[in-house]
Amino acid sequence: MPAPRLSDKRWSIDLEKRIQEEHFADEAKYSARYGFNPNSGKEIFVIDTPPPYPSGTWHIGAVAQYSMIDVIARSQRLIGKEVKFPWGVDRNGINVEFTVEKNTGRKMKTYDRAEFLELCAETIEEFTQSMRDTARRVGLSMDYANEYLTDSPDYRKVTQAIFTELFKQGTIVEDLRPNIYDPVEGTTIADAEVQRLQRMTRLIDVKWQTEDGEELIISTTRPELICACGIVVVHPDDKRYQHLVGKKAMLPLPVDGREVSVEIATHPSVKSEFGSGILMVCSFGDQNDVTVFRELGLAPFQAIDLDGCMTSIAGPFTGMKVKEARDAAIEYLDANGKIDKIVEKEQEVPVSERGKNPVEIILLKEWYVRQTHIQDRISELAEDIEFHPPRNKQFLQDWMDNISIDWPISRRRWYHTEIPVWYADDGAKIIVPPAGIYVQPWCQDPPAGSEVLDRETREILGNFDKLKDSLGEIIGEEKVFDTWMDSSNSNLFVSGYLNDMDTFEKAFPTAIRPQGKEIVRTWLYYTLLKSALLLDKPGFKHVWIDGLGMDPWGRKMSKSLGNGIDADSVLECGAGGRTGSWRVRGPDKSVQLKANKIGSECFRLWKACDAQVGDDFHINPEEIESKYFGVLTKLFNVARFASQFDAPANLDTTPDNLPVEDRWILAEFANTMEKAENAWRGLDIYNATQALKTFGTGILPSHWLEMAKSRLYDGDQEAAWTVHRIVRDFMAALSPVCPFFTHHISSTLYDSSAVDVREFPERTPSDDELRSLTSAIEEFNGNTWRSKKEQGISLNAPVEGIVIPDELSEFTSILTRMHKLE
RNA sequence: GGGCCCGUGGUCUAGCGGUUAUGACACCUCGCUUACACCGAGUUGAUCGUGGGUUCAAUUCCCACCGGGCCCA
Repeated sequence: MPAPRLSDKRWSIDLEKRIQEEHFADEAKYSARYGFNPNSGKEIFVIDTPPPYPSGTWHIGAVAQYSMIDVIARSQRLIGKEVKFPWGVDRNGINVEFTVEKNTGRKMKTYDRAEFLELCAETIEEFTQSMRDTARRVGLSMDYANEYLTDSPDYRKVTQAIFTELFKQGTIVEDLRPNIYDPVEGTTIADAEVQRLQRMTRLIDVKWQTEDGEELIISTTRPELICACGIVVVHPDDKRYQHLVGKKAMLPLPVDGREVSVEIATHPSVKSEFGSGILMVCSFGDQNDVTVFRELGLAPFQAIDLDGCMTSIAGPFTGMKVKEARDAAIEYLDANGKIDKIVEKEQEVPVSERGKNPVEIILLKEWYVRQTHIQDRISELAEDIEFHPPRNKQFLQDWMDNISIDWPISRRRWYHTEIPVWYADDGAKIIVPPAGIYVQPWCQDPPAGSEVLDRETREILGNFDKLKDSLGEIIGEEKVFDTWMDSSNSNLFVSGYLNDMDTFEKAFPTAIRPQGKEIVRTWLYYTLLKSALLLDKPGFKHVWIDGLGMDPWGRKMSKSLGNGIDADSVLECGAGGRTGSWRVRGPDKSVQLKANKIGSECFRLWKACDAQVGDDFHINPEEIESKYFGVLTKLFNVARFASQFDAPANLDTTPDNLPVEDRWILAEFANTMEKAENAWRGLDIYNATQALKTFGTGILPSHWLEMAKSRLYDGDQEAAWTVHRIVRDFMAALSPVCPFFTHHISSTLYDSSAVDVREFPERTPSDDELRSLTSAIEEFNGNTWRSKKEQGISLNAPVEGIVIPDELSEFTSILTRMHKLE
């Protein structure tokens, strides 16, 4: 037997790692292979890769999602597109600030700002490195040489330029409004960042009195806010209290610098069955209070300051933290006989997603992106976007239907992009930098070329360089942007906005936004908002929303459930003879999962085959191995078998004397390749991979290879041509899913790599009549094998009495030879 | 409370109005056959969550319910 050119006996994780190392080692070669050339003349396909946020470990579900984004990138290259697959890292944000605070045991605001930023930059860089490694390990064919970081001047200057443009346009405004505020972290947060937690709270029934002495019971969980009470309301249909409407209620706590009584009015938002059915409305206990104040045109009180302490209107409670003030207020009310009863009750408390601190709603001057006016237009623009799967568009629509307030974008934190403005001494003028320069107003003066604008009307008053001396002392803005303000530019940035407008013209709307469904209301929504405001265009041609990686029982993986599986352990499973084992807490008991070998190729194949886009997927290493490693083994061995026969030089020209069985399998192969190509064009990973897997592990080895074997051993050139043509093209078609596997096989056998194919392989000759015989062939082979089995003879033993059906008469000689029919 | 998704052989999964309801893994039986024993071949195994409805026809469409999950309030 001639030696196979594939020398390894089987596919292994060590082999996989060897190929990977070699693949990434030569940077020039890597860039030539996967880099982006906007001037190639090919159709540009820009992928707005989600820039991961570096935090110790990368969730295996996310790694699986990224591997599918890579499949999209590779399959688009395969069908001839010029793909830009950028590698970006999202590094702005409160998370790294928390990490530094935790590591050093010091709160951010006790640091010098520059010193703190330095610590954040160091910390985030450490985390970033491990993500770069994992990205390569799972085979992501990204443009690492042109890595972008959202905390770099290059990226931040784009965010700042977009801000300035929207400000001039009037869609970004500065205003004093009630804001959701985290007093512990000292920053405003957006609606999308609020979470609700169940907590035990005291519900206090406080005795109030009208000015003429009638007693009212009002239930509240926030008695410290009585000083900010603007009105007392009852439901308009509540018969019990109609006589009170129009009267005044005396505040049951002492206050300072404000009226001691408030009006009693009606409002439809009151729930009559809750407590006594009378509600005090304070600025601001919750979102409903905000609504009532706005609707009734009441002037809000500032009861809580930026440190989370009571302001002077709280009288005796001034300066106390909210929680202390609450205790003191209860004590005071109790001492004065103004408490009817106190009930401990479970209640949902709004907290900040990042810090888990109870949030307050307070009046603050902040920056906002106006968004309520443009919802209809975004919906209209979104009609031109193709969603994969279509149903996941609903997540976006649901969120948009619920938007009622503008997006507050300013934050009182540090490791974020700075808001690029300065204020003139008189407070009436504002200075903005020219586009293309990253500025830090908290420590820098406005750069040359800045403009001076009227703070209210945004009218351009002139060039800063000329007006400089008339502006008095210039104060830099200290606030920064919400991180989504940065990340929602990612598609603009990667498509070349501001940096390469020629490419941008060709590349926008960005070809595809792949992402998880959990950030539709933030990342996707804010990006579409930006595209609509800035360019009045849809941000994308395709939006690809994948499901989430779940534990083997279909539950979300989380630290608290103890059901997490680490990505690296799966990718390294089988390397150097080590096996993988995972202790995972199930719904009933802990389960020990074990696997011997997985690696990136098997992992990717599993994700591609096992879950349709958009479906949540269960991650069970045992299952990944048992269902998919065998597929790789099978395909590897088909190729290894082929590799012992020399490949004819002219694989692109079909010989004209092919026997019927070769024409038959080539027709079947053509059909498989057509399915695969159509699926790749339609971004349908599942069906492309399924078609290839079915052919490559089924009909090809089981039926055709068995027929062709003896011819191959006889040195038959047509059989060699057929098997090599199929193996070569098959590897190209599968290369998006298993790049290293197919690269190894194709470069060993054909001296050219499957991952370099930039045009989907030409179809082999098709023949519907021959294809119609496929089931007959399968049935005949099956029957023959069964018959041998029933006779107790081995499959390669001669057999008598088998009759080939008429429809397969063309195959008589090959079937006779294959089964040794006598 | 609202939205979305999912309940198909032991396990996972395909199906998207008419199929002998895919396929994989596991089980069982047989076979060391010049690619593959980490293999091959052949069996066994499903009232398609429950109850209604639409239809000549329902796993597939509609409604209700039950169960699981995710997101949001």
